[in-house]
Amino acid sequence: MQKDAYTLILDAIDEGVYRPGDRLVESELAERFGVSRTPVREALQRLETQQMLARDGRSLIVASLDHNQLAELYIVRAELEALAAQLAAKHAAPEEVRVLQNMIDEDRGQLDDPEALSRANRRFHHQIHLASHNRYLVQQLDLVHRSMALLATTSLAVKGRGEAALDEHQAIVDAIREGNGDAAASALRAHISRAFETRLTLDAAHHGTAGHWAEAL
Amino acid sequence: MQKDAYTLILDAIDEGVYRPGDRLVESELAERFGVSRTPVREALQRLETQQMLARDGRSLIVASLDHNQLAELYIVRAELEALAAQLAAKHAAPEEVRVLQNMIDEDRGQLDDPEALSRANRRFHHQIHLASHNRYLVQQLDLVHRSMALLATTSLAVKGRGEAALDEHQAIVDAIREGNGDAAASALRAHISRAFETRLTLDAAHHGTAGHWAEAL
DNA sequence: AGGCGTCTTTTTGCATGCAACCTGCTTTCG
DNA sequence: CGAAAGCAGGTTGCATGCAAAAAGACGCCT
Repeated sequence: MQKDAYTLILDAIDEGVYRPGDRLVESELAERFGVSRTPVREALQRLETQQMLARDGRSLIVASLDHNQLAELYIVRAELEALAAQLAAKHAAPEEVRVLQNMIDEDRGQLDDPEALSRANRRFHHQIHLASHNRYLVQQLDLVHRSMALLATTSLAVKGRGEAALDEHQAIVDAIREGNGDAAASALRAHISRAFETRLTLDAAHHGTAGHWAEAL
Repeated sequence: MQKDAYTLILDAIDEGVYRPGDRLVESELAERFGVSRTPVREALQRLETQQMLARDGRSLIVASLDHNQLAELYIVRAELEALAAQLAAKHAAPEEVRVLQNMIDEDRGQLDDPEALSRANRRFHHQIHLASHNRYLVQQLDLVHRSMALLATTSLAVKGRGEAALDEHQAIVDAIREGNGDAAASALRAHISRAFETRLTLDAAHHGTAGHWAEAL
């Protein structure tokens, strides 16, 4: 069985086929994926409820994040990720901690590949979410990370950021291993804060250069 | 224009027409609301992505919360509401604070009507969310409150809980008015904690008595 | 030449039909 | 008598057709 329309569209957005601000036409998507309009429609509506798509008049466009939305998103993300770390410190099984550690060790081998590093980073954070053993938290953080996927660039491409991020990941895992919830939470908070700072720097540098920003009209 | 299928189904669940565990059949809903299966289908899928509905094999049933899920939900809720209070203390306009105060004052007049009190309670919390001026937070808290709507009973029906809740609301608004974010956050955390405790007591009392619990199979 | 109105075209929203599938039951064979 | 296979009813998933609405293009009038 091949992937369903929902996943196909989501992947297309992830891969940058459709960029923030682009209009999504049902019949076009249907033809591209070789299905009828019905499953496409359903997928689009699901994505709309997850705020991946926004309405512009009657039609749907890929949502985009302006500066304010980005700031708001990072606030929520920091809080939820910190909570996840705190809970993980309490509830993670030793095996889960080892998996996290292995991820970090392996990631050190691909510091020169920002794309791979970005995927590895997502996996790492997702693993922490799971270690919280709280499915609502996992779900909410999933939503947050989805919205972040609307950002075209990864901040891990910035020189030196990869190494720093891995060190921060290590600090988080250490705190979780020791069962120190508060330390884990603040380590994660600091990590998100650095990531946010890096992104802001990145955006400031690209200003006027890149065209994919698709500001809100 | 009349309400769309999505709202109709959501209201039906809210009003208890469909209870946790009930199976939702497309054709049945379509007939009930006088529309075709297509909009019903779309609505169902949207509700599924919001975890209001769960899949049981091929068909959809109204989601239900077991004890663990309830506990997990309250943890996330406490954290997000506390964050909302903290942000509200920083960003709320004086007008917003006055609206909150008015709500409390008016609510004191309907302490004898648990139903009305419950609705008022939702409005109050929603107003705090809005006062945070963070739309992601508003969105996430919306989801949390939706899931809580799956609980049949309101804990505000417990004798004395209404008064206590209003006093707690007052403490929250006071902290927000003073711009004391930490106080607001911990006041809200305490409020949620009490609400959770009350609910647990309530559920313990009903155990074996009520049939609407629809435990996970 | 510019603005306004109308007509055409595109696109969405909904209804319905059809095929695949799952469920539960009956029937038949070991 | 039990188990397995097949049959029937019901339900979901997808495709397509049609109507209504919006967007765009064109021409007309000022």
